[in-house]
Amino acid sequence: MTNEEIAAIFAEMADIMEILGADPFRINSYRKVARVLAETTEDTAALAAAGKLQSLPGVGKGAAGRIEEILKTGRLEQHEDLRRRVPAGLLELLKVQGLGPKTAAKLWKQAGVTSIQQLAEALSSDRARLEAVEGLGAKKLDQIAEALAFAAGAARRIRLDEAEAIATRLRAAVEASKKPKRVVVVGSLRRRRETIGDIDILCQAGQRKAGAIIAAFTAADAVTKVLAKGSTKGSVIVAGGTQVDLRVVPAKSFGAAMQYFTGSKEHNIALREIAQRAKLKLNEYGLFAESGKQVAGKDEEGIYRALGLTWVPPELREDRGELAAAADGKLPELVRLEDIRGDLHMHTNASDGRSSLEEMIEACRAMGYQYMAITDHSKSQIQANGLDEDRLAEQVRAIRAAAKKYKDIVVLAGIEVDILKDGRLDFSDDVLAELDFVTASPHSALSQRRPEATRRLIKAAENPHVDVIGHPTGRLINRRPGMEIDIVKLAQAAAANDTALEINAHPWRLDLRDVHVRAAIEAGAKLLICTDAHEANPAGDLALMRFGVDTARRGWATAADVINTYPPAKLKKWLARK
DNA sequence: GCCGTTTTCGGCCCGACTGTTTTCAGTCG
Repeated sequence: MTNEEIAAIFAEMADIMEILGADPFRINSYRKVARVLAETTEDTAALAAAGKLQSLPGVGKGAAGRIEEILKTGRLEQHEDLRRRVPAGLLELLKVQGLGPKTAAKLWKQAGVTSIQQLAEALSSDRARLEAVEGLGAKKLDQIAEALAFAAGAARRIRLDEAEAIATRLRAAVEASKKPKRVVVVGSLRRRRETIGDIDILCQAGQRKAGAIIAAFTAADAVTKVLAKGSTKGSVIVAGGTQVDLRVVPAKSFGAAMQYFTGSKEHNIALREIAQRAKLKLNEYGLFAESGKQVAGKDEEGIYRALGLTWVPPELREDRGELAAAADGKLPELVRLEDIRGDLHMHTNASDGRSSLEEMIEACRAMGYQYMAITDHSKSQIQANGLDEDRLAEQVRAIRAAAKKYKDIVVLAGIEVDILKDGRLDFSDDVLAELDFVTASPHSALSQRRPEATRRLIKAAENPHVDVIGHPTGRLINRRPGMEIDIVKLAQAAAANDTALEINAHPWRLDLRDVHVRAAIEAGAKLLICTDAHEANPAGDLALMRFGVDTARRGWATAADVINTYPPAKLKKWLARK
């Protein structure tokens, strides 16, 4: 039973209890357990065995007992009881926008609707039955019908890079309109989450200009549908179905609005609880004393400061312990893009890259890097034109010859060697020993289960020639889940063998992901952030480095945790460690 | 059901929007 599966049980119990009208605070505590379990990288079974389940935030005696029952028997009596009390299809109704647990319960009890399909049928052929339900009128039913139609073609969460591209265009439209004082992207995009649901933009301007700014926003090229166009808020849908909201706020509230709209919701709730304990009230307009006097709100720093906290970088605002750390002044100094001194994962046209060796070197010099590694694919990667031993030897000679020409950049001869299904590598140790740098990555058999997958990667990490495990899970965001791994065990093995773990910066991958990064650091492992570039374009693949840094920051990584922030001499020493 | 810089009992974030309601309930973020 995985943490996610256990989390899903708690989340479903919360949904059912909500329909049944249970105590909202109790429901909330189940939701919190679900969230904490879904996010933790700890091995729940190990925690249970050690009697330490209650060390997880939000997990008390009751939840611990439930988790133990699930681990022991694979099921939870209370969960099954709850499921028997509501029709199975009813839970699906909760996914419809604008339709919540109260309405779902009334649809069931007063109109006999127990599934999305029945709801759709009644909407088209028997609206009178639905209008008889208390609290449902014609307008509300229209709204639900529209939500049902929209859900069919709804946009999933989009990747960070896709969201960034949309935000850049709309932001430009806002900036070009009435020259507002400030325009910032907020929401999960500012927190640099790996996927984005909708995009939020915040703009500072006076009442007088707000209307024109919002008009320019809703008239932007990318817009396909305008949802709202008021005096302080505009809301649109762009091609692809993603929603973008713009809010215009005055200077005195700008910091409070930034804080509020950056989220996460969980972070904001925890922050407002801190405010409440200090007899203050925090909302999107500012931080206020009981008298109503504004204490802070012009800028974010002021709000955190007034609450006795250091400013929290947006990437950390997920209610994962950042507020306790901010109260103690113990937030990490996060790694920055400027700290990165080289890229150690890239391909050339010798395998599946699009540029030559020389072009890649020139591009890395243009990036200002002090070192780089060429890491083409190994022979198993037939579809990627992977190198066999002879072609590799030839490439190593070419890299060594090219490297001599440059005094300003160190060019390492490397490989991205396949980690085979059983953890063996695609080249012998003798071949790997000839190279300056070895990334070992899984590319196939990515549906392995957690124990085998973890053993496989650990075996590769134990190989004395391997410097880093590349994109350890092999996931592709929105396309394939990749392998589920025990990150703590892998990171411990990596630390013990002086092998680093990669944060693959490609926005399709971001692998390791944020919670993995944090667990890896806590287990003592070192990281490398690399782009996996396939072209020699400083504004293209090589510039994807920023997404990897974002993910590292979300995992609480400092520059000291990341090998490719090292100066060249220190990197050289690291390469010679084994 | 959880939790503790007022607390082991009595709290538990805050506001906007919408529709239905004639003063508020439900949903959302």
